[in-house]
Amino acid sequence: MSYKIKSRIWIESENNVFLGEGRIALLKAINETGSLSKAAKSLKLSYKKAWHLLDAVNKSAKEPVTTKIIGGVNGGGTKLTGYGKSVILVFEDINKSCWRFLDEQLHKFDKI
Amino acid sequence: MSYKIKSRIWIESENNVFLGEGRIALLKAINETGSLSKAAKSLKLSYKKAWHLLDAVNKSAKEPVTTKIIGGVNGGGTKLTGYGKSVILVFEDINKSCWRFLDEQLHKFDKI
DNA sequence: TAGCGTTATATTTATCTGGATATAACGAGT
DNA sequence: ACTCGTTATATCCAGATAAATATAACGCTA
Repeated sequence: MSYKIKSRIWIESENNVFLGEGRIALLKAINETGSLSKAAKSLKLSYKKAWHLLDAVNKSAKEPVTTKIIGGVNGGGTKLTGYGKSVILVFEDINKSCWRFLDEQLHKFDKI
Repeated sequence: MSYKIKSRIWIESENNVFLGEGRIALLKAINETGSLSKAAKSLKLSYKKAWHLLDAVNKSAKEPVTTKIIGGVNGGGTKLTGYGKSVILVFEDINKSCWRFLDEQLHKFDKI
């Protein structure tokens, strides 16, 4: 049985975490459901945790990642900005590239 | 202020974690001090935690990473095997390569 | 044979994270 | 006015994680 290599990447801004895999999953769920509470349910995390995550994302982002409406039709909701949609694509692109890179590096263990 | 990209990599064997940054730090400290207890102190972790980490490393490694002596001169001690010294070098090599790779990838965020 | 500093392990105690719960503001539609 | 489903926030409690403590075997040395 051969070794496997795993990784987690994340983006920081001013020493605060901006994006990680969990935050990206949350943004994607928001994009699919149109609300933070529905996104939290779909990911089986508490609203509290989801809210804190999104709050941290928006506080560390260079531009707003989401827009929100409180009250009104269906109680309101949360949507991604264009910037928010873009950061998902870039993060996932870099993450997949990293996986490929590391899989290539793993052979170095076989030479020991 | 620009974004920064961070990463953690780890090696798994049979779905158990074999090596990660913390375990590599422990192996290096063992190599420098000659004992698990001294290594734990130098890293400011409890002996218990250090012991469990090393136990997990040796249980998932293809070959033993350390040898130990209980009792005797100075009470005994723990040393790295040749394989143990090698995995440190390979892990750190891959880890640094990964950092360089990710730093190159980060520019993709600037284009958004 | 007593002492020492290891490795090894169990048990108890403390800390910390996260979940559950409750509450309020909001604003369009009925 | 009232309802509804949001966002937003505080508080309490439990489970999990980690630290602290205790105990024992080991084998060289004095």
